[in-house]
Amino acid sequence: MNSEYNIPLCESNCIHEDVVNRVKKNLPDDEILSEAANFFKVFGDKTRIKILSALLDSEMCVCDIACLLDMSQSAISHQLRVLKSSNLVKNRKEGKVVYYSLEDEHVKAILDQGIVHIRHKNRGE
Amino acid sequence: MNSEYNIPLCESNCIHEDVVNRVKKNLPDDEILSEAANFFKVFGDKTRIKILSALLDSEMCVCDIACLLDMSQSAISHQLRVLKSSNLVKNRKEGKVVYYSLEDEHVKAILDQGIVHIRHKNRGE
DNA sequence: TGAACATATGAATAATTGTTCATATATAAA
DNA sequence: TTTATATATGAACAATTATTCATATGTTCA
Repeated sequence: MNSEYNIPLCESNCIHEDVVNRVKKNLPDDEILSEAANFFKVFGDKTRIKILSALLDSEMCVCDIACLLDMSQSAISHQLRVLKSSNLVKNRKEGKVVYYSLEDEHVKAILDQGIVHIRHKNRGE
Repeated sequence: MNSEYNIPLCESNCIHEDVVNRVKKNLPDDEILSEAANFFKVFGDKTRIKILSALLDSEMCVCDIACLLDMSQSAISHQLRVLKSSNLVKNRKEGKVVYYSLEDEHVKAILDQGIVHIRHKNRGE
C-alpha cells in the first residue's frame, strides 16, 4: 500500500486516531504476538492435533502413530519434529524404538478449549 | 503410502496393537479434531492474532485496524472475513463504517493460554 | 559382519494460504 | 445525481507448509 511515495499511512481521515493510539499502546509486543501465532499454528493442523490427542491417552512410538492415523512413517516423523521443536512433545529411546509423549502439561487445556469453542459454535447453529 | 498394492497398513509388526486399539477407541471423532485444527489455524496467523488482540481492547473499524497494523485495507478485510466465519468477531454498520468487535467471550482465554505457554517456554531457555 | 527394522531427514512436489490489485458495492455529502 | 469514501471481493500471484520419495542413521539379532 502507499507504494509510490511512502506517504504516512491512512491518508484518509476515516480514522479514529484516539482509539488507534490507545490500542497501539496496549497491544503486546510484536515479538510476543508472532510467537503466539506460531504456537497456535502448530495446533492448526489435523495431523498434529490427532497426534497430540493420541498422546493425551498414552505415549506411543512413531510406528504406532503412523498405524493409528493411517499415514506414512515419514509424514509422522516430520510432524513429530515440528511438535518437538515447539516443546509440545518429548521422546525417549528404547533400542531402536522411539516413544513420544506430551511434554507440556497444558496441551490438554488448550485442546479442550478448542473443543469447547466448537461445541459452543455448533450448538448455536 | 503402500501405493501399489493397497497392502494393509503397518505390515511390520513393530506395532503395539493393544495400545493402538485403545487409543483409537478413545480418540475423539475425526470431524471434531478437524474442526479443532481449523479453529486453531485461525489463531495461527500473525495478522489475525494482532487483530484479535486489538479488538480485546476496543471495537474498531476496518480502516482503524489497517492503520494500526500498517497493512492494506484489503488484506485486513479478507482476514476479518476469516475471523467472522469462525465466529470470533462480529460487526455492526454505522453509515459506511463497519465496526468489528470480539464475538466470543473466550478469545481472551485462548490468547492468554498461548502467551502463558510462550512465557513458560522462554523462561526455560 | 550382515540382514532386518525403526526412525530421521533432505529434496522435490503438491496443496494450502496470505496478500495484492483491480474493481464492485454501499453510503454520505456536495 | 455526481463525487468521495469505507468496505468487500474475485482472481492472480507469492509465500508457506505438508507429504512423498529416496535414502541415511542407528540398533538388534542372527
